[in-house]
Amino acid sequence: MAQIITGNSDLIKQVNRSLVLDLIRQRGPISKADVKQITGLNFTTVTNAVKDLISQGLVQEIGYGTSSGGRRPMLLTLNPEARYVIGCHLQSTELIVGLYDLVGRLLYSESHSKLPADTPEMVVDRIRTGMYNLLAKAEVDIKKVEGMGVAAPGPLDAENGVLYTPPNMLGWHNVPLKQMLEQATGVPVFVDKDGNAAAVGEVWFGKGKGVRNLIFIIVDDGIGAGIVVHGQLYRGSNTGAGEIGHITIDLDGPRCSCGNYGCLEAIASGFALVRKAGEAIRRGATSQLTPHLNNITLSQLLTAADAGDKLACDLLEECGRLLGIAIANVVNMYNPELIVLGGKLIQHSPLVFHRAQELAHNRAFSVLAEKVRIIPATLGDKYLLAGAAALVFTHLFRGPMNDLPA
Amino acid sequence: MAQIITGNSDLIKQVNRSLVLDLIRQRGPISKADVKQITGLNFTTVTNAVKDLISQGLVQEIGYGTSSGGRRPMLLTLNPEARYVIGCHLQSTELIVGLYDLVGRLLYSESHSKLPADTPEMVVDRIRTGMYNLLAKAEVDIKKVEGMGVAAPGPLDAENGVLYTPPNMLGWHNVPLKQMLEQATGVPVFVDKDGNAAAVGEVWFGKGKGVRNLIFIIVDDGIGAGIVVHGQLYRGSNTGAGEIGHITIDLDGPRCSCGNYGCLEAIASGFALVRKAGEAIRRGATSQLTPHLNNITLSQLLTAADAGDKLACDLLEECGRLLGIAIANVVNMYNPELIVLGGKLIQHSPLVFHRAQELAHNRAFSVLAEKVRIIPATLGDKYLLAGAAALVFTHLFRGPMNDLPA
DNA sequence: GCATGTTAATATGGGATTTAGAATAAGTGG
DNA sequence: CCACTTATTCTAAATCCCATATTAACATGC
Repeated sequence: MAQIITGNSDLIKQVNRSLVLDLIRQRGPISKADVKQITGLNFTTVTNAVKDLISQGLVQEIGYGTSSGGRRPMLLTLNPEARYVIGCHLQSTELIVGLYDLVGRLLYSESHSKLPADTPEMVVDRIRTGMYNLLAKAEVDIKKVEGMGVAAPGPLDAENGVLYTPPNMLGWHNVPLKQMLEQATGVPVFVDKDGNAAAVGEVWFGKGKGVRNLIFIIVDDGIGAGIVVHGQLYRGSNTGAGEIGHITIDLDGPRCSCGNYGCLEAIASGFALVRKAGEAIRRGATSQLTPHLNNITLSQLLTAADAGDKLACDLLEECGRLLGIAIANVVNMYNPELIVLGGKLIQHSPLVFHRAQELAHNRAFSVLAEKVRIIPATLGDKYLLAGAAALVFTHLFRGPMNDLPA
Repeated sequence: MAQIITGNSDLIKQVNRSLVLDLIRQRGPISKADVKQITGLNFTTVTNAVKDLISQGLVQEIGYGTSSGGRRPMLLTLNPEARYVIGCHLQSTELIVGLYDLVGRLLYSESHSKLPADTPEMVVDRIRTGMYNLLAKAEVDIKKVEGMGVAAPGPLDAENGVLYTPPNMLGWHNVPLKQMLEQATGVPVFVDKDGNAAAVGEVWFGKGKGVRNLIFIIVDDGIGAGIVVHGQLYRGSNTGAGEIGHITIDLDGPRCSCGNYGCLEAIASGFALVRKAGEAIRRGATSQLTPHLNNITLSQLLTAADAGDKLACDLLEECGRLLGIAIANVVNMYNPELIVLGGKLIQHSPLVFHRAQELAHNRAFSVLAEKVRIIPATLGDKYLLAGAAALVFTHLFRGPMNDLPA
């Protein structure tokens, strides 16, 4: 039994406070009368809850609304400046820190270059100074920072915020990032893998609002996913759910870095495309990538495709096809309402997206395929930074009973 | 927002009552003092809750325990005869009805033959009379029946208890089974697909006790699964989660009944094995199945394998291998703590199970493969009947906050 | 401009439940 | 027989919600 929650007046209070707070957050300017109407709570209860929330600074009265035949209602909204949230997107070569207000607006962000050889201590220090820079710029007191969310490359232990062996970070093994950052900054830190952050971000700020079953698939150098079921982030038993890069699509496919054969990541990821391009050229294919044969990059490949390079286009199309089949598998297993695709390959190549979408719809079990929507990520290039921030919002707004996005 | 739960004294009461009830259920004979200790509730609260539960007949005092240095504790248990539950396993050719007491013991069961051409009305009537037979035999008043759980073949709508188009049931389309049965019997009915029932049964009565993330895979004529995540049954957006029979394993595989190519069900199900056996014999393979060429059954194939028939053994081994690869995919996507395999192929062929187990462990992403346990079903041949009953137990024992199996 | 009705918000008293702490009951061990 | 421990019951106080009455502010029609 994870955590026994007993019923007492405190629980009631928490339940109702968070219910009211979340309603004010979601339904924008709203009167107490409407809150009473929607929740079914007694007016006195609503009044007391709102009084509490106002005294905590979370909610503010913004003036009277229009009358509908009687006394004008006092409208309530979230106070955007009541609390702030730090988002942090950690990659092997870049580090972005952003400051969000309570309604999820990005106020400032800073990008720091990062070398694979940088130590955890150096990175933590850079995040700390980045955070203080942002706070200074926005003139925000650190006391108003509700927490920091970190989107990091997996595999990791989300509960304890420990990075196991992030790719391309030399010497990083079992780094207790959460603990280090909390010590360095003094604010609560929530670490999760990038796929999960992206999923939560989409549910919180994007087209996933109100969606209870959603999967976010990141197609980048590698392939990973974040999964939301029953309106909550699903991490599996060891933060390993969503390793869709390593599902077998092709029984006789090439060997993958994980040791198996025919994994999705081995045939449809950014890395795989680059490898395939090199192989094709060596086999004699003509392509504008030929001069770069020994160090083709994904960006070059995408650029070549934009310019109509046949090899690049074929590779992307095939990538989309394989992705589509994998997505069909995901649909058959999870029967989600929404699948969101993100990552460099999706963002820069409509071809990949459309092919994947088409094949997923064709190949998934028809009843399920009809219902699922498959869309590209809606939060632009900072989707992982927003997702990192959303990790904190989830904790801030969740009560014992209201089931919230992720 | 699905259902707004507000906090009031009634919620408190429900939370604590169900917490105490569930504790008594799980920890067997237990004293109020221990309940207080474990839950952290006040003694008065525990006393009142227990008083309520006793007056409802759900809990009974069974005498004093041994002293540990002070007054002897009065021990509490569930009253097995307080309520009863009907389980019903519906298949195209057979119908089993069983009567379970509150602690999950099967008191009586009846098997009825069923023809594919039987109408829903006939089946409902047979279930009704079956139920009354059982109640008469056990001398149980129908008022004590908490509900009926039905494990049925998918696809179906579990919420409304509607069977869409169950295989091999002629003329069954959108049958509102829940509604029909509730009208016929007067007790609450919970319909779910067989995979889900099996999963819940395993969590409730089998090796899945206390497991929060589990997947039950049924390998029979077809292949399906039931999924438990966060300790709750996961049905997906349209009761379609767990259609693992239709995930693509082999890009260039044979056509499946669903219209795609290389689905697991098309290459590793009972139906597929029978088809493959016929094909192999026609191609000239020698086998003791040859005389039955035009109507080979799965049982014959399994018997042949037991007798050492090379073709049958090879087919089963290949089946296990393919299953193992599919299971590895499931592990990579769900990262469950436990995978349970059931169904005719698993129950009758250790070869299939062991091969599948081995390959799944070899092919899944290593971090996840190390943690997952893969075991055969533990509830014998009535696992689906038990699962059907468990569907009701879930409703009976779940409170607003205690997260229970399924 | 005033009476009437409507909507929003506040104030008051009552009820349900938990909690804390004292009191009681029933043991153990020396 | 006494000191100590454990289990249980009893009583009073606290907290929170709810129902109802009341006040406040506005719209509308005459």
